[in-house]
Amino acid sequence: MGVMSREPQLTSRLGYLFKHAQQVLAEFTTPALAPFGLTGRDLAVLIVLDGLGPASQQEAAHGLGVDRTTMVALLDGLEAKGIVERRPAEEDRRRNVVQLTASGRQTFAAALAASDEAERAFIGTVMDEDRAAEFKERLRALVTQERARDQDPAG
Amino acid sequence: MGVMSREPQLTSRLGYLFKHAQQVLAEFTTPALAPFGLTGRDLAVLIVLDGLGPASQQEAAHGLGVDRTTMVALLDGLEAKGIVERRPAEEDRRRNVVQLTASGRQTFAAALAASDEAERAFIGTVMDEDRAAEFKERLRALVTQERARDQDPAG
DNA sequence: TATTGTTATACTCTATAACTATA
DNA sequence: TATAGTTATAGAGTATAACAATA
Repeated sequence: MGVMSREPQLTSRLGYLFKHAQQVLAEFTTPALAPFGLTGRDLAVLIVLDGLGPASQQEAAHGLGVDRTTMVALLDGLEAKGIVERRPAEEDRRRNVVQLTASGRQTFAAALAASDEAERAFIGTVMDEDRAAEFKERLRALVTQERARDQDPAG
Repeated sequence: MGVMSREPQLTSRLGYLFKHAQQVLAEFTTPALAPFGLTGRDLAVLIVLDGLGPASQQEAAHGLGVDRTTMVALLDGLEAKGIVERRPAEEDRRRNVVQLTASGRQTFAAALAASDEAERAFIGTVMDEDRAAEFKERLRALVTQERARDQDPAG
């Protein structure tokens, strides 16, 4: 549904703004990822796996911040697409070692670049690069509830 | 679940940041609204109703940006708490006129104030008021995909 | 006994389709 | 016929509980 004639008191509240920022961002990233057969959730899983290297499903789930039961279906989909592979860990056969396949790494790199470009398109028409960096830093600080470190030239 | 040791590549992406900004904000607003028996969703409905004045359920649904079938249960809850009332519209008995009750208006005012204070607590330890206003303006601009009008002294 | 992956189940949120009463 | 509210149903997304294999 569009955003026409929403109540102004509502549209100025932080909860509304965060929710709809997510939705509008998705309007940029979803079509950018579609050619790779990936969703934003898929890409998040791949970012986690790429950061971890070979890992168990439990570790992947923790890295993404979801339950291990939720990770099962996410990996089922990525495995069916040939992007990740699972095999029993030799030293503990209860575990699966999960990692990107060779072609999965290529798909991931291209999809990540496309998603980055979509994020830049989302933010680029609204503010310049300095302000975008400042905005993102303040957003990061809000999520961690740390004090924002704006204007730090040594990043 | 907490946020411990999430993958850094993931936690710097906009999608992740918006999602978790919502979650952390909710950690402030949810307990602030609980004494009034209201959720953030309830408060959003009340903000819409307050802005519209007496309105049909369809108009309320449109103002909130949900389907009319979704509005039914939201109003069921608020009506059971005595915060809103529904009555058939005299000039068209297919419609319900929905409005806040007298005590509902008091609850709403107090809950809105509590939610506002929770938002200030969420943002206040992270940045000063000027930066918070700047941040909110950029967030608003991202949602509407307009150019941000920062530093405009005439608001 | 405890842990990993899996499955079954349930819960939340939301939408579409169908029903009712009115118009 | 069309519309407002309602109900039934379904889908996405997630979690908890229970199960099989392994430790």
